[in-house]
Amino acid sequence: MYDHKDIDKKWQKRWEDEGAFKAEDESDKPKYYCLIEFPYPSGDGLHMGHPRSYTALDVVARKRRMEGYNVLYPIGWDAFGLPTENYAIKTGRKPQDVTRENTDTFRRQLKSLGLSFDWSREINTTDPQYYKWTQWMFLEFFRAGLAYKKKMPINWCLSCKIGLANEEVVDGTCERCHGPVEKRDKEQWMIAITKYADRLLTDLDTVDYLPKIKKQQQDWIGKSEGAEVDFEIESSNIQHSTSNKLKVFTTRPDTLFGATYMVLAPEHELVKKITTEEQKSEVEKYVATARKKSDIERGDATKEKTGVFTGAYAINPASNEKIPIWVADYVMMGYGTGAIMAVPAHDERDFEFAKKFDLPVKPVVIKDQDQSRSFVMGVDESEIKKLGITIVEKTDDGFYKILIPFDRINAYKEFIREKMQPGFWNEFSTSNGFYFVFKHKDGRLEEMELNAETNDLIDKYGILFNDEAPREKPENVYLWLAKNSFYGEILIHTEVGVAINSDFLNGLSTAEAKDKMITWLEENGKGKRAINYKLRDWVFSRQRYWGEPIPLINCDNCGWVPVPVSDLPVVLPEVDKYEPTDDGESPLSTITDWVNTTCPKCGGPARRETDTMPNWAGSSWYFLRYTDPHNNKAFADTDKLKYWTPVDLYNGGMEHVTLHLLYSRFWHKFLFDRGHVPTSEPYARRHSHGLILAEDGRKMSKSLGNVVNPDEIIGEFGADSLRVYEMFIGPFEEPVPWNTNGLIGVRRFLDKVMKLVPLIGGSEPESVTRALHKTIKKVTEDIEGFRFNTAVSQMMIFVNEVNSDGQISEKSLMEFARILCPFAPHVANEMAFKLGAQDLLETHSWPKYDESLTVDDTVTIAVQVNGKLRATIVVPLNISQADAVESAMKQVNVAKFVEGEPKKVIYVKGKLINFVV
RNA sequence: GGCCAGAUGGCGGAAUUGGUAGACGCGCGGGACUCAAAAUCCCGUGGUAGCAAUACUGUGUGGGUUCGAUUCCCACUCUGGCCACCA
Repeated sequence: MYDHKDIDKKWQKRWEDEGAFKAEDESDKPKYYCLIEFPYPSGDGLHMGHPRSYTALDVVARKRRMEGYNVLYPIGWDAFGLPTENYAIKTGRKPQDVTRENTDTFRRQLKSLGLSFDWSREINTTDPQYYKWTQWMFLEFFRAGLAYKKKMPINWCLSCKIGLANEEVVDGTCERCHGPVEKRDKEQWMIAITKYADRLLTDLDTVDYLPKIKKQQQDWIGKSEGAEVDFEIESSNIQHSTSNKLKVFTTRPDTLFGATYMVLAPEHELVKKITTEEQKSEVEKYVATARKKSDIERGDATKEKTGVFTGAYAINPASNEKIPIWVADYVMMGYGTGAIMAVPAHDERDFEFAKKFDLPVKPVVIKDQDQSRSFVMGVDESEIKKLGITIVEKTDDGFYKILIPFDRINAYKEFIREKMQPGFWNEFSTSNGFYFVFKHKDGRLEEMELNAETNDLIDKYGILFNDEAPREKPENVYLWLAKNSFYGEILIHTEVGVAINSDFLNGLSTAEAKDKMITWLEENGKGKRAINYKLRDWVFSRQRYWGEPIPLINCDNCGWVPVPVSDLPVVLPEVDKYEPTDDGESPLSTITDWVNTTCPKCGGPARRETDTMPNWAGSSWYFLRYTDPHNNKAFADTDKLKYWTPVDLYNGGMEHVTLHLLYSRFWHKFLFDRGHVPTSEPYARRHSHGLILAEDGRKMSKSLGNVVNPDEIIGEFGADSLRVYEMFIGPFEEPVPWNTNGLIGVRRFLDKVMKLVPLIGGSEPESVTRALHKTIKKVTEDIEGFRFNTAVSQMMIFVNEVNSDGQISEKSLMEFARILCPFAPHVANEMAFKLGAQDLLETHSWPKYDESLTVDDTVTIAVQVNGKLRATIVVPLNISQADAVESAMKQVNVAKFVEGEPKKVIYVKGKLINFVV
């Protein structure tokens, strides 16, 4: 048992005294910038998730240093934010003081883990010397015209009387009081991130992110291509004029002839303008109700559609038909134009709505006539499954290929007969039979169309609808079934096909029809090609205290005027009460002597903006500040930025992959366009870690009482036990439950490591040498691949090997200490010290391995008979096939099963021999 | 509802250009040391049968391809995560 308390302290002191982890600004070495998402210093202190990410990158950083890189592995605090502010409201303490205490705790805890952060570069987003530059960057957005003010609906808690962030709305209620939340319009500062949507998407090709991370970014940006179409409006309430157009976005302009009504989102500005007198009260009632619904309620796609007719009509620009305009909350104001053309024949939501309100459904696309699956019948997936039929193929356009074992076809004949009844077919069907594919035993496929009248198939196979044996019995029967039906209601959810009922588009494929329609719209001035993104502009205002003040001044004469750079930072003034005011303004608005100021431009009386920034602001650029944290002339020196950026490796949680990562990339691209940073992407490589769950498999949380405290673990088992355990616990990207027993196992391993010291001698068995080289190789490769768990496992194997052999050379043990060092730096240094090392292990170089020593000179070969393992033989590495086979045949248990000459022998060098008999 | 990821002993997990399933760790059982316990060390440990050699069986379910499938293909079930009426 080593004394972790002494050892931890001893080496942490030496690292600090020797400045072992200081990154050099001027260096001939290649640079490596290694970054973890800086923590939010919450009052609860460090939780078990932090060390997982930090240790992993610490392992990489320490390895890189030993490999000769100049490594920057910095740390700081993302300290603005709601929890601290809420705590301040509750206790009446200053957020500044609370933050200082929390960061002190975090710093102490992180230091106790022996992480190789460069503490001299510590930053804090709430430091005025830091947020001075956040404010400066905001003004850059403002000057570039990307920051603008707009009325936005915000979440408003009726009982707390405050605006809530989306994250604070839980199940449609206020997170704090569980009271009702509604939408309220409020003027907000916005930043036009959508201007960068396309670049944020295409530049993903230039970075090395995990595929799932890229995917989430793409989905969040949500690009779709289509057309914007203008519809003329006719209403008894408004004058018909060219200015009264209803603009919609659609990805399917080819279905324009099928648009039989229009829908506006309840918040749409045209609702008031076009609603007729007769419909007015009903529409107003509906809009008011919709407003009270939370996003969650509205977003529930399973609930029944609701809506109200406005009394107004639009003219379908293609067909010139007069179609009704409705208001319904299934249309969202935030996407596209907040209005849609409804094509009920080809959109499920529109269809559902049309069914309920008895609106016309006009099919304009049918299946491609050239495909033999062109019949239409009413079968759906659940019906097929109920019969226990296997679906072997499902097409995008609603067809199922099913498999029926031939000898069971009678069981399904009733089903098939029913589906073949005349009367199913309709004018769009060109074929009134089924399309079978028979698969014969020899693999040959035979296709046949079964006609209800001719019953060719019955003729040919006899048994199909009676019980006689077939002349030639096929193995399986495949049958194409279509999900959609024309009987009852007309409905086709055909994704793509051929246009019908569409005048000049008739006969064109969907892709051709789209193009032709867009051209037609453009030629006739009725619309244009358009691209839409799900991504919305960034709501940048918070009516809160604990954030960076937005550095703008409102002057009656000059409008919004930036605070001059010389007056930055605009420091957060101290207030007595941190609650937002009754009207939802920031607490800052009550400090009149701060709010009232003079206009920097005209000198007249003016008022400061009292909104603050979201805490995504400070975290959007923090990695730039690390390159030059104490600069007071610029956010960072250009040369230093050139040397250090981009970040070579960035790790964080999946929960930040959409917002933070996207905001940060956008922010960086903007700075790049303004010439402030040398690269257009901030992070060259992005990885993510999985959560550490509680022992019960649930999330660790204070309210569940299942939190494990890192201080206690470090106190009892030492920093290295926690570090190695968190690396060993499971695959780095997966969530894994905490298990204190597992940690004890790791501690035993470290004790065993310390016990290797007395085993040193001048020589060692070859098995130890080979184990060492295998271990160096595996650990080297596993660190690069983020497979920390198997790297630790390999080191355990090595230690077990040395223990059982009882001897190791001093040189070998020293090499082992070096590869252990990134994982367990205290133990590794202590061991090296005991072996006589004067320097810190961190100054040593990363060991190399000899490839020839990573393989043994004998191999164990599996001997199988018909694929079943019957014996194993140990043979020299380079044994010939003939010798190996001969040796295998000699095995009693093999000979027993082979009996005579095998039909075939499969030999995989160094792996196995399989006798086929 | 969509997308993504996953399903392997009592538990965390290992192994995939298809080639000895269960590495490593935990737990458990047995033994040594001890007056005793803890710690430590040694042996065993997927299931069934057998004293054993060994046989059969086994990677969510059903099928397929293959000499051979945890790995590839098809269908399904379940779990986790993210998004959610995106026109």
